[in-house]
Amino acid sequence: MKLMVIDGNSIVNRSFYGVRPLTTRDGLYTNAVYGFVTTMQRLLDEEEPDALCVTFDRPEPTFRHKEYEGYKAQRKRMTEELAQQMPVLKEVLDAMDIPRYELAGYEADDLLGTISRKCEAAGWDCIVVTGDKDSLQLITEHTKVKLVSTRMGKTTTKDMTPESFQEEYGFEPVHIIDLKALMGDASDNIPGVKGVGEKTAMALIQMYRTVGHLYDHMPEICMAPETPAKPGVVKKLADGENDARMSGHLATIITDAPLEFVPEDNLRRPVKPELHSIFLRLEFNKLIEKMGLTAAGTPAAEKPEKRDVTVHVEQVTGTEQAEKLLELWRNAEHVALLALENLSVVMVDCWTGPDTGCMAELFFDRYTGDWNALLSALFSADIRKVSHNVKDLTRILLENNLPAEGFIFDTALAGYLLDATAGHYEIERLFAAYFREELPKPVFLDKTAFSPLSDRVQEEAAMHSYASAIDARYDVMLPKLKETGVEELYFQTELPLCRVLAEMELAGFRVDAGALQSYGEKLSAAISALEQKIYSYAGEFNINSPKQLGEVLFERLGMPHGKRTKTGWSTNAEVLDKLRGEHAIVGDVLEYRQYAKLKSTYVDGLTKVIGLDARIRTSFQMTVTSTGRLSSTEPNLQNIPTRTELGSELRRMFVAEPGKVLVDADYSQIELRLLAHISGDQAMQEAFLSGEDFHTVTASQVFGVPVENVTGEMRRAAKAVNFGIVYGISAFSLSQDLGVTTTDAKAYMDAYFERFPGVKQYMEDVVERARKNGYVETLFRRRRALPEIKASKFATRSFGERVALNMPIQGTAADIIKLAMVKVFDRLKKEGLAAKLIMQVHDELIVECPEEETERVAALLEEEMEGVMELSVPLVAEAHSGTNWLEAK
DNA sequence: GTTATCACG
DNA sequence: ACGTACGTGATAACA
Repeated sequence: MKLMVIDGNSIVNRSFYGVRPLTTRDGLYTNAVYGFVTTMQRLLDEEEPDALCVTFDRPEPTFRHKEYEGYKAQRKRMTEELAQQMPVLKEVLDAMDIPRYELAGYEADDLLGTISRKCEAAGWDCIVVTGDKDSLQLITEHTKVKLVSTRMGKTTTKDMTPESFQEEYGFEPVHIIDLKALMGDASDNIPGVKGVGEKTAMALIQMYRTVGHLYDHMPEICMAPETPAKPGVVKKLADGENDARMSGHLATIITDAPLEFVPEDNLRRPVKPELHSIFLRLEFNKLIEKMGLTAAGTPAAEKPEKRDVTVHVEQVTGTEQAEKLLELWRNAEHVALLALENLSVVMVDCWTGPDTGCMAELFFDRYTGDWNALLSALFSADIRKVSHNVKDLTRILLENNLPAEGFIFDTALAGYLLDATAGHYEIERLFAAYFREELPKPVFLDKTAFSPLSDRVQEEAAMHSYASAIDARYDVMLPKLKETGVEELYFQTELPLCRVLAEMELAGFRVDAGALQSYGEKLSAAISALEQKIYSYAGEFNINSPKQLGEVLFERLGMPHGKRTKTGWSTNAEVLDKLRGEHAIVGDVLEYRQYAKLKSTYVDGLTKVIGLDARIRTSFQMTVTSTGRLSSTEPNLQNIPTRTELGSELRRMFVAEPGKVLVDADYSQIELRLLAHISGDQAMQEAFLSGEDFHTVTASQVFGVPVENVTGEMRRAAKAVNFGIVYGISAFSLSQDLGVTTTDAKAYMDAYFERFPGVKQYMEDVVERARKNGYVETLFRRRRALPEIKASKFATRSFGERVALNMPIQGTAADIIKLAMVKVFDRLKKEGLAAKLIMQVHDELIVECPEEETERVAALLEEEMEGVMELSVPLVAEAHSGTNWLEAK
């Protein structure tokens, strides 16, 4: 067994002076901590010790001060920039679960000495990491010293063993003490013998070994023919005998400090989840990535067992070879697969025995047979494939008229289900996160052999091959999905959804480009007119610049400013709306803003991405949101305007193909229905069962009036509270939303909770549970880690509480519609309909179908959407049809 | 690359 | 007293 002990003070000092100054945005110095951590990581990679600990000086004067006044007394005090990093470093080490040792009256190197001896006594090897040459005296057969030096951000290390020491110094390590006794050490305030420097001291020690021996034999020494002690030196030695003996004492590292130390206590352990938030605070983003840290905590280190694996690598060039491989793959339990460069490179790896694997590299331009036939066979259902980002691969396959069957696992998707807040799920990162080590760069790929390919491709291919050959991610993630309870969600919903989404993306949404263009022209005209009008009030400026607009409104025109932003006065719609009465310019700016938004984001943005077939194809992101929802990008088709009449005109441009119609089905109040179900609140469930408008019923309950006497104002208030509850309400925000005082808002909430006590109870319970578990989950057990809920900062903790309230509801709704999509997709196929699912907007699905299928599709949509699960209130979906999106909604 | 704004559920 | 809904993505300005 091997233990590494780090001289904390020495390494942190070297890091501080060796790494360029780094600070966080709010001015906290971090370079020493950063340097320390990166150095430590490097050493760990290099040495792979079984155990690790760090020692620190205690600032108290040591007993040795008394013996030698001034010893280290004038050692430079730590500068403030370094001193402020010490507590941070200790916090980091604690979060990494690395023991640290300090002992009043002892310095770091005394602890190094003690620890190294205790290791030896326990039969362990010890590696001492320091930048301080004093520690070289600790070298033995079982203790080596790693000397670290950092220059210009580059860290170099030198291993010192008895052999290498002997070679460099010409005497045994223990005599470092004697060397220092003679030559002294300015940085440690060891005086040594005046007038004796490094050269002389080295020569003397090489010859006489110890100070004691030197002085015992002074007369002979002086006479010896080869002596380095020239007459002058003899005098100096004689004068300095006391100094020398004292210095020797000072230079001797204590090896029996009263430290309780058992090597086993320092065995390496997984880092704690806190490390992620600490690194975030320190802005160590690269390290977070490298170490695979996530908010949910780094999964327990599961180093794949190191075993000898024989991997057979082959490039597939001919049909005979391909046939053999296909047979191999069909018989394998599964293969791991990565496709690159638009299917021109495919890596397929599988096990052929317990310790043997086969990695096949398929290159389009190296295959002499029918490439498409090969891919068709590979992507058939009879070869079970584990891959990464199955949805994207499926889309590419379908685009090329190839089958896309037999995907049994998607590592990116699994990563997302295991931690939806991680943000990224690249192969490298997952590898780091699940094995806490970097993906090794494989050596078997000859770069020149793949010259037509980019470096990135080679790298990815190589990495994938390596990762999949050890078959690591699948093996580790599958049991974790089971542990987390999301196995069913994963296999019944998420994985099948890949195919559904791929086909939706591929289908696209037809757009009436002509109508869009003339709509854009109208907007342009309106924009120019408003621009002129605005300039006539205030002169020319860039209306799109919040900064310039703020200057115009609040300085030049002297209007009262509302809220501030980080950079100036806010000019958002909420603020401007209140200023409408102040000046005619305000209304014009608001109108300008609205038009400009529609023009730039929608008309121009969408026009750019209309395909040759008049269709727009979005990408659905499956691994982005923290709640389980999908998102839509390039373009985002989930935020096409609807709330204003002018904006909703855009939906008229989203059309069905000639002869076809759009059937649009959406869930009615799905989130509030889920709230009623999950909270179990009787009154709220009855409100839904009554069949009346839900907001009106709640208003009637809260205000204590019959349904028919509910005013518009009352309904509006009740609606705001209803939504507020789902979002994790606060009286302040509700008051903002409703434009009433916080007192009134509070009164609404109290009345609400009195009428719906189950909701109140739920809100308390879910937060409590989140605190206890550190996560929240949906009805389908989709999980979101919630470290924020334990934060000491009020704002962070409050956020955590709101998320705890919202995620189970928003997330369950997401689970439900995803499952509905899979069912709708299967039904449409099974019933042989030409209808195609083309869009999802969180609680809404859009199908495009031939006119004659309209009724069947509408019924099918409602049936499947409502039938996803049974709630204690009806789950209602309503379908409408039309030739464009506006009409169908 | 970050910030402010605004579009959606 | 704290600072204020939850979840997204695109654009333009500005550093």
